[in-house]
Amino acid sequence: MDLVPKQQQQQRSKEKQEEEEEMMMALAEHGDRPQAAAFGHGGGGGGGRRSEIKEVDFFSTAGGAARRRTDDDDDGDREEAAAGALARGCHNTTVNTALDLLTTRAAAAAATPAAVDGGEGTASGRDTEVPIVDVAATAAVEGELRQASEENRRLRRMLEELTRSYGALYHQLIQAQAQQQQQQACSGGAANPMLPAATTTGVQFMDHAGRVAPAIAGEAAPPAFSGDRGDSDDGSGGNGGEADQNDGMKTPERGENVDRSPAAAAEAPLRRARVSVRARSEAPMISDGCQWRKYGQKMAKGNPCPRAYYRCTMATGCPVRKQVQRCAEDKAVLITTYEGTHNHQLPPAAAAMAKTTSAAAAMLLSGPAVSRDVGALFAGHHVAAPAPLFQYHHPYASAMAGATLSASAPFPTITLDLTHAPSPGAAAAAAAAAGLLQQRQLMPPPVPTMTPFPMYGFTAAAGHRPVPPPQPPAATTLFGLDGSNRSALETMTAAITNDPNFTTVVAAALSTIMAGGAEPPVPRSGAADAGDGSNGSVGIEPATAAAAGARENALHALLQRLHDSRQ
DNA sequence: CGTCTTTGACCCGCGC
DNA sequence: GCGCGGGTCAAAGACG
Repeated sequence: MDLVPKQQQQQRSKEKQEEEEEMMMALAEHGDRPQAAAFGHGGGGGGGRRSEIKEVDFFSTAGGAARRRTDDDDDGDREEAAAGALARGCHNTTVNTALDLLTTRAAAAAATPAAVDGGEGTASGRDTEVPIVDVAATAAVEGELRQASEENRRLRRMLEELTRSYGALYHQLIQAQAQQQQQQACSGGAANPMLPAATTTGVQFMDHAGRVAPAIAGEAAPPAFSGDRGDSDDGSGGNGGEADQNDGMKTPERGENVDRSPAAAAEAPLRRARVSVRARSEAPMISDGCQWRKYGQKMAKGNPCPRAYYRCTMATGCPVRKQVQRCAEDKAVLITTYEGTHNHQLPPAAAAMAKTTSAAAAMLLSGPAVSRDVGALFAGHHVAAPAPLFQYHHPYASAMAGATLSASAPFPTITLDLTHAPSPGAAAAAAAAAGLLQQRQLMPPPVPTMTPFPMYGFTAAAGHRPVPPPQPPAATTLFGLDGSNRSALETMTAAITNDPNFTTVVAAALSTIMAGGAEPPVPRSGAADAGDGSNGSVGIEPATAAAAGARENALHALLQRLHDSRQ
């Protein structure tokens, strides 16, 4: 209805891009930067107050960077990554533009030529560097190495601990299932209230009240972003027609045409799943590459900061909405909650964000602990998060660097917390991420009823493809992960590459897994460690950038090696 | 003039 | 049934 023509938007955005680049340079060292991509303005098309809105872009570049690396083996996403590169005016196919790795590595090469041999060669580079420095420098390096080994040991311990907890939880789950089956056998099939849905249909979502939420007839849109759905989303195809039935912004609870068929009932809660992103930002809104129009604002109870409601205006009738609110406890933290699925193609920057949230939604929609009841089963053992959230170590949630699932929210909600400092939380998350990979090697195959197979919801979110039947865990690809889980991995990588320290820690954890306890091949640069405690996603200092680039290279080399070893 | 934000009113679900 | 809170609508105003 009020959609601004796309060409006009692009032209407008191009003009702004130049202005913003200056601002980006100024803000870069804080990790906060306005949207640089051509679609990045919140508030949409032409309003006069747009210029007042300052957004922080956590996703377009970082996510793109993550993809650029992880997609080397991933045909499915290569086009999108390439499109992102083109959109950013970058034609280099080997470097991470978001992290300025071209300049980063060039700077590293200029500073210490021997230290840059590409990929995992940074360790050897260090070796060649040592003989030419003085004794003090050697001692410093030795100290760093000791520190690194110490941290490596710590990580290993954490990893083992996570492995044990996961095993214990898994064992409890199996026991609970066995009990349920016994009870069913005894009572002639009466369902165990503890595991009502997940054990009968694989995964079935229950909403906040524990009931199956109503559905919109014919509306097949899943809850997550659908950034990588270009294969089927042609605007009119895909869910275009179906999603249009959701026009008028009728929410399911408000909507007419309620379809209460079992199939619709099973799908309905998926639609209401939400992905919440917590990010530290002074900007009033994070830039995710989409265009949004504010349609409401409310004072939420228990929070002095108002909650703003936005809807996507990139296409008519796009049902996606988001809420933006500052955290009551920490007003520097911006909480953005997404709901719905775009019924249009997304620009690369938005697709990056979409991937992130899709992966998060995939986590929410897959895995054993989806139902709040199953979550409650876990809650007694792994509660670590403050109420009302309970946080447990869902394998993929662990990989999401602080992702939490909310059982008390009105809708199934996954929270991606990007506010955590690199350590020790990041180290724990990194160890957990490593734990994910290790678990998949060590843990027995899950029982079919609880298998985290790709759910129809997410699959549909990824492009409304035909719904594949549940697949056994043996159907694995990259890292032994299926498509949705691979998205989770990409998200993990995005989170990792946002922080050089995090990268190092994860690389160390990964190397530990692969080498069976060997020292990590990733050197810990004192300069980077000491000087880059902040978000190092963009615009970092040359020395730090060099270290970050080297670390990212090392990480990806590790990932590659792991990939190869899995094949 | 077109588009956006603001803001009070309204609708709906839920708990008591 | 009533009140509360979340979410949305839509008229009015602001802005370029």
